[in-house]
Amino acid sequence: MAGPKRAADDRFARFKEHLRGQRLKSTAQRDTIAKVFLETQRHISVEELYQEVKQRNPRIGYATVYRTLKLLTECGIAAERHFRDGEARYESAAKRHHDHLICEACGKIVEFEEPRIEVLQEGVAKRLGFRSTGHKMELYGICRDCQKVRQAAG
Amino acid sequence: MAGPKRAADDRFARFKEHLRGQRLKSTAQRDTIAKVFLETQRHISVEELYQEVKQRNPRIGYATVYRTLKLLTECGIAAERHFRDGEARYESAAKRHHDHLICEACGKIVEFEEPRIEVLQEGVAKRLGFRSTGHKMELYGICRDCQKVRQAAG
DNA sequence: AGATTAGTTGAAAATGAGTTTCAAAATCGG
DNA sequence: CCGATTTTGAAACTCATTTTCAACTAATCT
Repeated sequence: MAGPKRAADDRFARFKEHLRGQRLKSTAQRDTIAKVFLETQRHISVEELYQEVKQRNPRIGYATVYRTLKLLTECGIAAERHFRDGEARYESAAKRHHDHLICEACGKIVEFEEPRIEVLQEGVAKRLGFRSTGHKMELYGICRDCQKVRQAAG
Repeated sequence: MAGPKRAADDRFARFKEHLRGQRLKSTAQRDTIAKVFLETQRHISVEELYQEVKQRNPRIGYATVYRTLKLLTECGIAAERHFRDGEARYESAAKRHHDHLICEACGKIVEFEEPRIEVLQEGVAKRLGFRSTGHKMELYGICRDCQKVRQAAG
């Protein structure tokens, strides 16, 4: 198996190349932040990433985490998302296009693909005279686990 | 014809009832803000509403506009929307369910309904074990007018 | 109508996510 | 190792929105 570890290594190398290509410097802080980001599978918030990064190097500041996430986004490794809670979350950009389904009770984020929706979205844009450039779609609901909890509590 | 004026009157009355029902007070400020909001058809931002309100009563403060929009939202007359530009916009909640298509060049906001998308969204939620509670969908693109401008400029 | 009570107002301060500033520190090409 | 250039962390700053608070006003009571 290729494994997620290998994939993370590849992307880390891509990050380093991006830095070199832009004549930016490789620093211990950037390396740490990028590695921690690449190890997580979650839709991680800046605060969460900052907390994890601090465990490896408590001297890294909040601003550096923001700056490095921006770099990771620029070179196509991270993708910024904005859900309802107001703070940006970052996910791996190495995935195929997908949208999100979010549990309003526990915050769980599930990814899904539904090409039939995409087709209809394109149709709507075209009908209204728009050249489509993208979309944002989030479904909200209560996940199976939280439905159970509610029943148990009720 | 019933006309949009009559509809606005009805909703204004509903607002006043809501205030009475909650033992809140009717004030000249609230009346002005509600009326200005009800007269506009746009997806209006707080800043825009504040500017229009100021023309009728320059002593009304920003905070009161925010507070009154919250009241209008609570009683189901206004609906809060968050598009990409970062500031909240409010639209009339009296409309049927719809989603938005937004021009990335000029900011124009077009409403649309596409029940076939809604059906597919419900299907996605159900398949993944969620009880659906809502969704957020925005399509982004370049509108016909802005496509022309680009051609002319290019 | 006047007094009382409780909600409301506007200005300014506070908040919270995110960005910028700046002096000190670190990187990297030579 | 030098030195030009970039980066860092802390603190200051944005920007949208919310909260605070003393003065004010609407609704209620007499």
